[in-house]
Amino acid sequence: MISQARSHSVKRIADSTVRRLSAYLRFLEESAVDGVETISSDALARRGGTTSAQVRKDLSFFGSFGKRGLGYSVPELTSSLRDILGLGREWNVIIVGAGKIGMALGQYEGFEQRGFHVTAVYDTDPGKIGTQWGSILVRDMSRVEADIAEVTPDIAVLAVPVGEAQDAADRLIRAGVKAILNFAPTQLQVPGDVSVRNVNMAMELEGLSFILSNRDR
Amino acid sequence: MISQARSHSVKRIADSTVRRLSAYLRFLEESAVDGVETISSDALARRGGTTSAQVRKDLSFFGSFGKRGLGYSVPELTSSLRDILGLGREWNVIIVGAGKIGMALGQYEGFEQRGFHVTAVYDTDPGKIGTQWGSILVRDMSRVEADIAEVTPDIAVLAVPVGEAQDAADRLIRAGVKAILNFAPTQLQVPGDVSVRNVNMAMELEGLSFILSNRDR
DNA sequence: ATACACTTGTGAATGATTTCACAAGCTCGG
DNA sequence: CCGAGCTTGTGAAATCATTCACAAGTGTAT
Repeated sequence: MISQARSHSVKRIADSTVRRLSAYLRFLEESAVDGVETISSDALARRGGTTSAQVRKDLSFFGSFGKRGLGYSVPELTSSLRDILGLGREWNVIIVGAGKIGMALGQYEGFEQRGFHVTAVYDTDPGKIGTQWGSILVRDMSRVEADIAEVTPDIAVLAVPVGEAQDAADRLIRAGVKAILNFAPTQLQVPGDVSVRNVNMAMELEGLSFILSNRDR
Repeated sequence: MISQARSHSVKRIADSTVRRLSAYLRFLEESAVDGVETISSDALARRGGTTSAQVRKDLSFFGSFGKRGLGYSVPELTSSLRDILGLGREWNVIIVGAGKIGMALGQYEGFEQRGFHVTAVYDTDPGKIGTQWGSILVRDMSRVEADIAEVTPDIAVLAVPVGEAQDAADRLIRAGVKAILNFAPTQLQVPGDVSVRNVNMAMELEGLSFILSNRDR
């Protein structure tokens, strides 16, 4: 048994580490398709844009998964990483906001593939409620509390206009949601036991704008 | 004159700093709408989920913008931040990939509002080429090099399927693109003079999954 | 059975970022 | 004009993250 994920003590794991673990997992999955059986920290690093020491350090927080002289078994490390990232189960996800982004997300296959099951999409617009997009039915936002009381979703994806984002978040949190993926370009105010991740395209573009503006000084 | 953006020496500015500057700018714009004239680092911090010392340190890399005892002038700091972030001009953006995400992005008003002008959308699918979505016409990807030779876009947004992302990036880079906003869930391999920002929804969900799985140990 | 080439796991060192803490500057009221 | 009350700007300290460097395993070839 090489795998021993989570037997380690609980130092707080940095966000950057978790992101890299995701990246390693993706690359491992690609490698498995190509029939690779074993992979070194160096190969993993090159592909992920980091260093081999970083890869080994990241993994060392959770256990020891490799064989000296040889590297890591692709299927074993894949399985360990899934386990570490909590992907060993299905997560229920609701999407709030059936605009362009909400609907694009609802139909994105990548979610289901990784165990994120979209159980419902909500909107307040009567013109949208009841419409079907692929396999997804848009439900009335006024029902969201009642629905959540029955089956609490693990994660809520917020894809509403910026002006409605805080209100929507407050409702979801009051109803018991503990994790939000926020697409609205605003910093949500949430209690400490609620986790938020932001996806903010304007901010990313501004980051590029900054880099381009400051390239050469 | 309080504003003195960019007169400072050029320590490398951390990515995290730039993201926070974006957040401050957004909040300043909201405050201006509410008629606020002056704001303290503490108010800025509370709203942005950071500390007042962090706000002041972030700004101090670029100059000194406040008045002791009073805080920052909202319009002056807004203008300074715009300047720092390189938002004093229009940036030309092309979108590559006219799938759901590409089209949602193309129609997102937030881009134009902040000076990111979408000049073209490209796809390889003959069924999509020539179609019009709002004001945006989908063009033939095979023309992209010729178009770029005429007017180099400042930023390319990559919204193609993961299997095509690296090839598309290579083409764009060969044609002279120096900044890419990548929505494909893959780590692009690019030369050192090309800047890439990644937006990866699966990775964000996995980050939440990790947090939810490790909450209580 | 041994030597060799390779790769991990991890303390220690370095580097980067955040927080602390406080002098200095500004405004306002009297 | 002076003192009280705020708030900035910034070195120094503390914390956090990455890189270095190497002992300790592992597989392979002879």
